[in-house]
Amino acid sequence: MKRTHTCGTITKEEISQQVELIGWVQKRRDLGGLIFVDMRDRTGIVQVVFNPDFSQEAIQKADKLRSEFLISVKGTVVARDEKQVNTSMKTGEIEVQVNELTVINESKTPPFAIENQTDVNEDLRLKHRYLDLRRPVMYDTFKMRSDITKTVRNFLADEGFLEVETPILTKSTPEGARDYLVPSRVHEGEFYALPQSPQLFKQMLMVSGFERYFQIARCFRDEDLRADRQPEFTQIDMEMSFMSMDEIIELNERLMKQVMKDVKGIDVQTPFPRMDYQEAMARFGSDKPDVRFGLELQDLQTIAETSDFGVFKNAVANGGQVKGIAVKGAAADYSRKDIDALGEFAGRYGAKGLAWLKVEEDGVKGPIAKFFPEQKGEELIAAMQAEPGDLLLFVADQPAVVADALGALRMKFGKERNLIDESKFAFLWVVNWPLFEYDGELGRYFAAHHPFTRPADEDAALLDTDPANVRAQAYDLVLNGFELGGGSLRIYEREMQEKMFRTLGFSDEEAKEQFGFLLEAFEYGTPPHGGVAFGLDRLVMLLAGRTNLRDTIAFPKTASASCVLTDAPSPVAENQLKDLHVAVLSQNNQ
RNA sequence: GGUCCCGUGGUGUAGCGGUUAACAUGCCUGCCUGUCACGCAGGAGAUCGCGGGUUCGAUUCCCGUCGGGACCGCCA
Repeated sequence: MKRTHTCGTITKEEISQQVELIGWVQKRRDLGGLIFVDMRDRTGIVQVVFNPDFSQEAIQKADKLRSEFLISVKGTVVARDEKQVNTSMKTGEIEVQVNELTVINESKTPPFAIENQTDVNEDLRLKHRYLDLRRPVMYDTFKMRSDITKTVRNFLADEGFLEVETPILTKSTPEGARDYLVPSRVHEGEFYALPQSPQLFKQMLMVSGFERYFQIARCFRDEDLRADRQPEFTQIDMEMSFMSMDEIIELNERLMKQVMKDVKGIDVQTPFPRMDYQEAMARFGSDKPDVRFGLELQDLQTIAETSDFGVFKNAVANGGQVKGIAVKGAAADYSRKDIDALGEFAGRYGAKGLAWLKVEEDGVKGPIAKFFPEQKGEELIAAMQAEPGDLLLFVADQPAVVADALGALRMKFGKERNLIDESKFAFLWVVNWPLFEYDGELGRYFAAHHPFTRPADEDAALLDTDPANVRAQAYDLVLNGFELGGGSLRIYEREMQEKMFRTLGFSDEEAKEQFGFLLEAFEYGTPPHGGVAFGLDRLVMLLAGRTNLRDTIAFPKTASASCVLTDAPSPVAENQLKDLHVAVLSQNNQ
């Protein structure tokens, strides 16, 4: 099967040439004695013309053409008359006069039109994913994904990184996400886990002296899904020895700069800004702030303390916070009912209420305005950096609730009121993370990043006495409010790693059973090392301007983790289960 | 585990306690030599996701269930 050109790439240069094309019928316009067909391949669309003057036989065959038939044509490239030029088409200045048509394969009428602009339900698209992926916008996304990995591979190879594959069948570990398990046939009652990340293997490779490792690695986490979360996803995974945090960050900035240059043609400024975790939470109510717009959280502790408003005063007295956001010029746009809805929205994040005021020329108005008369009102307006016409929203609660609720409201307004410059790519490192989070319910500490993260040198002594205030040598890269990835320097001494496990509530026996191989490896001249992992799917999503991770994965899962194309997961034969020593407990007899 | 939204010809939507279930597009047939959202004329196509309940009567109201989506929890 041969073709001389591709559909989308024919130009005026080819005028009067004989060409052979292969493509799918995008559209047939039958004018009776004259038939136009738009032919599509992955490069684009070109109009071919059937006319009895060129070939009686070809136009007769063309009468039978329908959408998505695969055809090949031989013909002559000609310039269109000036009046017939289609300026909205890349190939709109030319067309192909067909003198030979071959139908390579017919097509049923597709369940939906193969067009960029589509409004069909996503499950129908997923059921016919092979057709959905024919849409040019989908092809472009996967082309971009491929371009990104190509740049990453080239860049890291040039930097002396070795691409190494790590196991997919591996060991289940405690903590972290739920594992996908694979029953062992050979070892009755035992299970492999699919990796949540190659974390321990890449550290082993550092022990091995590989110095610089990377992998485009598939990872699996059996947790509930979101628009930006899939059960299997891909990480750009790296680990390197003998490098400081600054050096690792600098290298990754150059990597991202190169990706942006190659894929988007954009020169991004390096170094990327860095922000402390505490500052991100305080100003933006998020550990992954979208810094493309303001609307920052304002701290009202001083005002709350001296306020007559019990809710504010008590919140601070009980160790909580009072913060607010001033939505510019929004006072007139939100009715009482709208604000009630905002309160409900804030409630999802644990806020017990959402106090509000509207700023007018002569002070604040609203249900709690009586607590902020004259001078107090002025102070509040000043603290909120507000002006007449603004809508003020306040949350008084524990710090985590204040941050979550106001952070979410900030993002909601950012989108709703078009405060975000969508053309911007705002990279940001979030640094100085806490090493631990305390779970009050379980009464124990959890690793904020993971248990292999190195504490800040100056905080190491606090591991025994005051874990909550130990900072980690960890860093997250944030792009436009999405966590692109994160990493850390690692612990490389057995003793410190054991201390870490103890702080996390592992007995020495448990630590040995789960991570003995790591502890042992650390006894053989382990180099200082650190690394990072980026979510490739999210990176593609952001660079391709999509809002949904499924559009960046060729064959994704639905929100309930099933594949509507293949119908996975599905029941298996009884003898398969028997081989695996597995029995299914039905819901009824559990 | 929880909250919310959606499910009606192939597709996208409208609709209503009693309808001939509407519209657009697609599909089929005929006409048409400069279309590109081609045009014109005609036609076919729907057990209103599934099960139960209320009712004289349910696509419509209620409950359940299945499927899809968004979010909270969860995601070291």
